[in-house]
Amino acid sequence: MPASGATTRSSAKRDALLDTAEGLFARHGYRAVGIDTVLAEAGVAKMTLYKHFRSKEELIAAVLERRSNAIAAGLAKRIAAAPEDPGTRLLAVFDWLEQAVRSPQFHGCLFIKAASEYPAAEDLPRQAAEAFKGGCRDLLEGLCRDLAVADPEGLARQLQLLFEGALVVAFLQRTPLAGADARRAAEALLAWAPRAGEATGEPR
Amino acid sequence: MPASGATTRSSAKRDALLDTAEGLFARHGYRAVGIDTVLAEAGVAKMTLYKHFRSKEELIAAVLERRSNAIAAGLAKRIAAAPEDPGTRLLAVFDWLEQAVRSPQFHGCLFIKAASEYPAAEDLPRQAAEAFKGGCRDLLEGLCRDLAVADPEGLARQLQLLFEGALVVAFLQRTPLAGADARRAAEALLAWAPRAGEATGEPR
DNA sequence: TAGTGAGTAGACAGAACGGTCTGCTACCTT
DNA sequence: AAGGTAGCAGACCGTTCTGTCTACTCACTA
Repeated sequence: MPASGATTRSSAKRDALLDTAEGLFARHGYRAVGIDTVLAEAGVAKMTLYKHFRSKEELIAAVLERRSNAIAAGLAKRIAAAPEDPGTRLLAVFDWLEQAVRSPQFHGCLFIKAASEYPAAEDLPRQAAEAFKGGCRDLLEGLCRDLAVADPEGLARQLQLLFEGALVVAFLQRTPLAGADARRAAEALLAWAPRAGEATGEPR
Repeated sequence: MPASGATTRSSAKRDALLDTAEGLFARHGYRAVGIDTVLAEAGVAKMTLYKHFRSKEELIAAVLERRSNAIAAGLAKRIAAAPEDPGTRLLAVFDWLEQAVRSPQFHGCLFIKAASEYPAAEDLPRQAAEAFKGGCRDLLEGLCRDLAVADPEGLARQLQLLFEGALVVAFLQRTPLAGADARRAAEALLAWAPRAGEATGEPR
């Protein structure tokens, strides 16, 4: 065995499993895809799967965990590449969104679907989804705080509605238009949002 | 047999099946609930189910169809009860939304979940979901057209993002806050939207 | 009163499910 | 050369799934 000692992390087979599972789950759903299908497409033996994951639910959770990290990295990169202006940085999130829903690999949000299929509070996929979406809200909240608006938390929650809505509409209507629509709406909300210190209520 | 001659429409057992199925599907998901579970809770024999519906997928489609009609009726009633003012009538949709996600019976949007679990274009549940969400967009579009804005279709699409986003966030975050947030954001988009005849771009 | 249609219970088929187990190979390190 | 480890194939278990079938019971009505 090379370098690493942990038995569970970073194996070629494990990665193949995660890759294949992610693709199949994204296209067909979680419960619709059996373990045997994943194994056949990944070219991996059943015992190998159960050496790396205790159950199908744990495999799903691992897929979501990995995807969550990848998305966080992609978003962070895009934000870092944006100019200093806080408004532009915030809109970079929606640029990322637009590109994400336009990709041919996009088949709806893995996390929303996971929570739909495993809705109980004790289900691992639901917990992963909740954590991820909570992280998205926190990210938006942080960006909004740099924005000198009166109610950054409220604005962040509104922006998240656009974000999630675009994911759903792009999936359901099969139109990538939703990405651009969300961006424009986000600009509008930003423009309309009361600045800090201003009186609440209709700003001009 | 009383009055009606059709064998498929309006039977007490059929309604019991739809009621039970809707509740179970909403709480646990479609594939997670077997027909035997539905039958047991509804107190109906298996053959009766298959006399009314050709398959489980058709049962799901019938549930969605009925729910779609109920929602359309609820929305129409709320809009009809609103004052003449087009803006207020449009916001009535978000009033309905707020009340819907606050209800204890709310467990996420049945249609989004259906499309998640049966994502293929030929699947009946997905078709029902697409039709329903298309109808929602058309409804919003009609209301936006009464509004004398420059781009009613675009505004309607933006509002739908808020609508779907609120459904998702309310489900995932288990917070009814999303309803009120969506309504406030909708007001903002309305206020910000360029009026017909005005030059496009930043108003004022 | 005879017949018809809706509904029932429950057995059944056939497949797919998640998960376990045994034994085997191949490789790498000591 | 020995031993440990990762992975393999594939049989296997019990359960659950959708959907079919038979044989029976009501209630109503012509």
